[in-house]
Amino acid sequence: MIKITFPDNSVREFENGVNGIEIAKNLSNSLAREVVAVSVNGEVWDAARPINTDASLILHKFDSPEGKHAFWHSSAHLMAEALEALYPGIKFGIGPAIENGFYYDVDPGDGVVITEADLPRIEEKMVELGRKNSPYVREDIGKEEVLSFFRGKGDQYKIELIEDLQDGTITLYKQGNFTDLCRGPHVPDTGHIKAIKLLSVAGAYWRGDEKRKQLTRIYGITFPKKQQLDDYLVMLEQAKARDHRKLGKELELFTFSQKVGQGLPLWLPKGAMLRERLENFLKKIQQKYGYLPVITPHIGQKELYVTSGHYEKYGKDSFQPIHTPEEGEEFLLKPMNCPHHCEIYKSKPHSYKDLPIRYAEFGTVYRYEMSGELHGLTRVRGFTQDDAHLFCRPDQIKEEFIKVIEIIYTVFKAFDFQDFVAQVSLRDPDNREKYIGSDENWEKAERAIIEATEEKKMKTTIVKGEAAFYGPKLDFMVKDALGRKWQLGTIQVDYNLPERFELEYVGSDDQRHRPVMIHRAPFGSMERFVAVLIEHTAGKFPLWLTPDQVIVLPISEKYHDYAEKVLKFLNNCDIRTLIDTRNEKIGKKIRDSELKKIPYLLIVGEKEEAEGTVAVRRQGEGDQGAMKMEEFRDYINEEVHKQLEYLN
RNA sequence: GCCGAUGUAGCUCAGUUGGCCAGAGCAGCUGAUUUGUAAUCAGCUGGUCGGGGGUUCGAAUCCCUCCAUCGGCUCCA
Repeated sequence: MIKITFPDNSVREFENGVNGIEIAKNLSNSLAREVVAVSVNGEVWDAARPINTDASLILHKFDSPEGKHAFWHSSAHLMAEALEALYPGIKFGIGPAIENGFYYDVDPGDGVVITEADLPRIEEKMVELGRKNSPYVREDIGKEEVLSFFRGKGDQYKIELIEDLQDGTITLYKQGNFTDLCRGPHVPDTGHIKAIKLLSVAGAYWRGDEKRKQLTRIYGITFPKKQQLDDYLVMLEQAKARDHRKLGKELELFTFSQKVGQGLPLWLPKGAMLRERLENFLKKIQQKYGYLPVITPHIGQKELYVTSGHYEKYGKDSFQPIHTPEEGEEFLLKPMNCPHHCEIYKSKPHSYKDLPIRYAEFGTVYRYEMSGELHGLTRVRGFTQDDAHLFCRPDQIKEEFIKVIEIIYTVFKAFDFQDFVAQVSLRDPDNREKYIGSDENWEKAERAIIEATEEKKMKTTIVKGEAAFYGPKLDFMVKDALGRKWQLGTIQVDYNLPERFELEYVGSDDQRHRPVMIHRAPFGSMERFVAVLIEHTAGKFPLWLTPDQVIVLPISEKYHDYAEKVLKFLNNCDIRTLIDTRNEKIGKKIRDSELKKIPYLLIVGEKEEAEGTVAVRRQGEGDQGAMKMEEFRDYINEEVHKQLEYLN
């Protein structure tokens, strides 16, 4: 007998070799049907794997992360089985569970192409195989034996994977006619997988290496119940309706032109107004925090980027230099603002007493992004950073970091971004030669960042090896409507540029010292921020109210004078209005189609209203009741400035 | 850049065994209506069917090529 400890600390005895399903059955039959995996002493196992020692046990249903992982991983195997049945000789790469569903990378063989049109057929096969309730059987086998199995199949990808594994026993999982190299765990049998939807096919390089063969990646998602799948698909549809590319077009915020070029957004009037407001909002905050505005040109001499080191690193993968006709000069479109700002710093000597110096610029930069990578406003070739560079003493890093975090928090709070991830990126401790700057400085900077985040009580994920070559950084990521993560705010420490540009300040010791540079952008870029903002609010916030917000409508000729009074009053309140009098005596007749675009309608003279009041209707929402003119002014101001209040 | 898909009026889309002057709804314009907030009525305008080349008596439809968009991979100073 063995002792099993449950999450509530209760302990029960079972036969040696009992498995998770049997234990669940002991508790309830319905539970046993739903259990897809178990945690045994903290390790996730197959629910059907025998337990031979005393253990703590957690039963996982589909609704737990562990359960989903096992479920989707098993689904990947089921899809592989279906693929092998439909495409004899198909080779398999890897097929993991992902955040939403799973994929499998496959090589269908030369000349064979799997497209989205084939997905329904594969789905059907999966359903058919699923119905067989084939158990997922775990086997531990010696490495040589496994290798010979896959050699027999001719599956070079699996062979490569196995060869990289340590010697000893390797686990295989088998269900129906399909055997796969796999660590597990898996659901008990294929019958659990009832609702299946294959979503898309895409190319993916073997082992993520651009130089190696491109496999076909098939994405799918599955659920234990049909209803869950239907709900998921509805959710996907709704997310698509919030896509900033769709809303941006509908709301007339921005557009693209094939003639202008891909990845080069054109901001339409409403979009430009929105963007201006965002810029003013941030400028005000920055003023409070002691930033100084600067303006720099869109191009710079090649020499500038040779100095900064960017030419060497990115020169070939950038827009190529611009040549002047007579003097043979070479200029580059600026891919970042920092080198220009460094030269501003250098324009005069600095004392330690002057620091920190904070130069801010909404700087438009151009980067050559590979054509396949462009995406709406989130990934473009020309964009405007809400950039600033802080030049400070090493001992000021932490304090400056904290202040920038405060600014980013102010921005995120103003726009109600609560669901973000803050990632601290440090250098890879095993690979120090990749990074520039002394160990001492790195340690100081990394410590400063971590202390700053702790002081602000931030939840962060710390990732080693993700730092830029010139310094550690802190990034703020927000998800878009479809769950794709985008980096918005960023704060980066830089030891490289001060060195390369030989920036200096005179310290209290009368010696020359090197300042530390901090790059930061709370929005990230105006383009990306607007994109995420659109999706976050589903396009519904009043920052882009049209110039004409209100229509004033006298119910009859008798009220024309009254309507004119209302109009005058509103115009004095800086509320843009139109008047519709039907007979064009004092106003312009308004067509129905025009009318629909104006958010508010004020009806004056309805019989129940006394002099001085208006009946307010709001587009799409109906009656707001009767108000005095002053009340209406306050009402609309509150409405329009609901979010702008933050901005003022 | 790579793999796959897509590209018809401002927008959303019909239009496949190649065949008469290429269609609809919405938007726009004109007129009527005066009903007042999720679709009033009538008429009109609007398309090099992404660009170029080819096959054919004949191409939106088949082939080649380029461009752009979408889903991913890779990349992201």
